[in-house]
Amino acid sequence: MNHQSATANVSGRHFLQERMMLSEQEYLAQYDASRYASPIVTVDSVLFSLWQEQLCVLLVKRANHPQKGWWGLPGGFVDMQQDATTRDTALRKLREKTSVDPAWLEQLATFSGADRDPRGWSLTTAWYALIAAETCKAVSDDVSDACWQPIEGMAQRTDIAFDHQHIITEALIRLRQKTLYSLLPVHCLPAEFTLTQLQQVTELILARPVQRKSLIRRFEASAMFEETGESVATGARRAKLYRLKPGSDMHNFSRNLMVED
Amino acid sequence: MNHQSATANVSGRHFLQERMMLSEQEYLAQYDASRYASPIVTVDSVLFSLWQEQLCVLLVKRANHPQKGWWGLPGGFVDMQQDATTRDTALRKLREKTSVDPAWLEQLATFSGADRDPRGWSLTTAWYALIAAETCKAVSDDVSDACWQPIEGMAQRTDIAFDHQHIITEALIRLRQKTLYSLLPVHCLPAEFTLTQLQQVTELILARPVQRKSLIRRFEASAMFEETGESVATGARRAKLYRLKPGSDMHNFSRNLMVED
DNA sequence: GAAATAGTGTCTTTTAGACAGTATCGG
DNA sequence: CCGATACTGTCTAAAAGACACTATTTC
Repeated sequence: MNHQSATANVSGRHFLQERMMLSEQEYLAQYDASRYASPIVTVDSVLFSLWQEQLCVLLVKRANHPQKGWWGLPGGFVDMQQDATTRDTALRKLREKTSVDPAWLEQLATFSGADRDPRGWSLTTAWYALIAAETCKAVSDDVSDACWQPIEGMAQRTDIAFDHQHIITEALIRLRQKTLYSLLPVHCLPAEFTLTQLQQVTELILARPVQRKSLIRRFEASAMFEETGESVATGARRAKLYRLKPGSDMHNFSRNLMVED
Repeated sequence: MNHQSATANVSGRHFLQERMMLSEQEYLAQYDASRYASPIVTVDSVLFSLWQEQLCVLLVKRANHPQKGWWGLPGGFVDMQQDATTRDTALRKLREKTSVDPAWLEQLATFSGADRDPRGWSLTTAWYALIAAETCKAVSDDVSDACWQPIEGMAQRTDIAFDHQHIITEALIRLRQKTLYSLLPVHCLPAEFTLTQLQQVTELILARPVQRKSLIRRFEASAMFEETGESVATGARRAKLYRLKPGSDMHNFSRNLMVED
């Protein structure tokens, strides 16, 4: 085997490599994602708030097909130009409806399947969020396509699009679970709030009374809040106002409030 | 206005409806999902088990681009023909590697973004699973592309594809959290197991000792298990064997084992 | 001062932590 | 009988439940 044939051999191998063993860069240069069939990808959010003394979610009357005219969760397609992640998609869609960012936004789960959307095999990454209803004027004031609808009776409704009823149920389960071991419900309240308000949201979320004393003990132990110095008169003795300490994370307790039924 | 013109009017309106106000059926008939650009959709699983006295995850040497030769999670594209949901995709991909279904499989979260896969804007629904390593022969016996790799040191590795290191970290956080308030670790054990084995998995997952007495109290309180009647000799006094009671769900305790650091 | 709402004190209950004590086995 | 592993008893500790009590405000 002379030098010439060895070189030929090497370049022959190199040629093979180009055909059968592409480099990473070559592979990526020729890759075209649009050649492959792929599910319909959307993002939906379950936005909770307190509205008219009730725990509500924000629903939107669907302006377009499919399921035009039905009530659905605020959401839509990922915009690969605008959105860095599906979290951005969720925030963008919520901002369109409320004109502000929610105080809390966390991923719930991804729901998928061939039957959940009549357009075909689809997948939605669902988020759940909390906001103080009074901070988003757009929703509460306008005669709009988006409005707060009570959680109570939600499971019996027949005018909810896709599997959004199921997603709302799962979001409520998650919100209730978190309420048992954190003070998450504060994010349904305005920036300054009283302990009584916190107790009320907590009771509305859990749909049962909670011991005020237990709540106060947790409130103090969390070290998440500070007095504003102000107080409000809600009938009799004035109630102290509290706010979130800047930069404090949600505290998780190591045991649940009340044992589940 | 005679009968003739009224009819013309109606069919004129109907024509308008076809152009501007499609019915749901008409809309669906003309809908073509493939016209819209959409993210790359995959499913990945973090399969945990006990192997050689260590908590391990199943990693697969990537046979194809991108990131060929790197270690990644078992997973892949959704097959819209075969898979009813992404759960089926996860199970199918795990079965290919282990030839059995995991004892536990639960959705972790969905990770998305423009940068996590070099092919473009992508989204993966990640699951985490538990299995007894001894039940899946294919993995442990063969010189295969899939093998158990210890969790310890995983965060320092530089040979893990995509954001799979991050996904593994999140899965471990979730597994540890669940271990604090349930007996989930039993699903890393064979169908019949001793309390000492359960204690060992629990300690490996949490990376710290647990009070055997606390574990036994929970074991009994859960009512999830029954004695097999058999026992095994592991050196000295024989240890009783237990199995999951058929049809029993995972019990969640209302407080955590040990307070987090 | 009565009524109402806000907030505190304190005893009980539940369940984990700690660890000493007993049981069963092989040698 | 010794050592080792499996299992139990029981006291302590932490935090929630229950509820009576005090404080502040309006009328």
